[in-house]
Amino acid sequence: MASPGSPVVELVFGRWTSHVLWTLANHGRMRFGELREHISAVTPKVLTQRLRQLERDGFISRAYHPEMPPRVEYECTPLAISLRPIFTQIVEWSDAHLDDVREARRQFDGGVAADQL
Amino acid sequence: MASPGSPVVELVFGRWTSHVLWTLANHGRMRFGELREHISAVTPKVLTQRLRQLERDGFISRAYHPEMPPRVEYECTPLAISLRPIFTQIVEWSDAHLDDVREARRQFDGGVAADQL
DNA sequence: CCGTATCCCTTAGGATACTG
DNA sequence: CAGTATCCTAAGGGATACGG
Repeated sequence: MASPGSPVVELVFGRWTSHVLWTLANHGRMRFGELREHISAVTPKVLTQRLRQLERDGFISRAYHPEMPPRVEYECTPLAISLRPIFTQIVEWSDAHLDDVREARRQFDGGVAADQL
Repeated sequence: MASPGSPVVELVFGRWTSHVLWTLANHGRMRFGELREHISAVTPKVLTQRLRQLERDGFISRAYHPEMPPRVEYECTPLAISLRPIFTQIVEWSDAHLDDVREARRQFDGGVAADQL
């Protein structure tokens, strides 16, 4: 039986990765600038890195339109779409159990200090 | 709707984390040394860090037996068990689509170079 | 046996500025 | 507009050795 320490975690749950995928999945085709706005606080360098990686791994497609000014659009491939059940389940788990984590921390920390998730 | 850029990713899919959780879920109660063996290549320092974090977040419990030599046992809490559907789905996705990723890379890289996942 | 204590070092990622 | 090019830092790990 494979382990969830499997490559998938690295492929999909690296920094920014799931965020990009989720955004693209919900908005459909998006331009570079749009992604930047939606994924607040990501710098263009890092966003580009993640986009290239996701493209290489087959999760997104990149369409370059040689106009002036240039226009580039990114879109989820079917492979990325196939991740949806996983994302959905993660969101459901969050809604159901995130408070439990907060409470566990409060207990562990001695009931006092902060609990920034 | 929450995003999978949500805290869950950090909680569960950090380095080693899912691996530890998965191992504990499958073997039940385990000692520190057993975990070290099963999670090959993790150093005691880092393993301890992850175990503490998981304990703080309520995913595992730690039982210290003051014997000689000392014995410590870790175990999944119900909260960790509740992650199972997610892990299961990840494993299923791996089996179904990991080859697609490999193929996508081959394409992207020009059909030649390696494809270490 | 189950960790801590140090030290070191890579490397991902941020800030900033610039170009086709 | 959509990225590159550079520089920089800080933080997470790894190796190693020791302690209760």
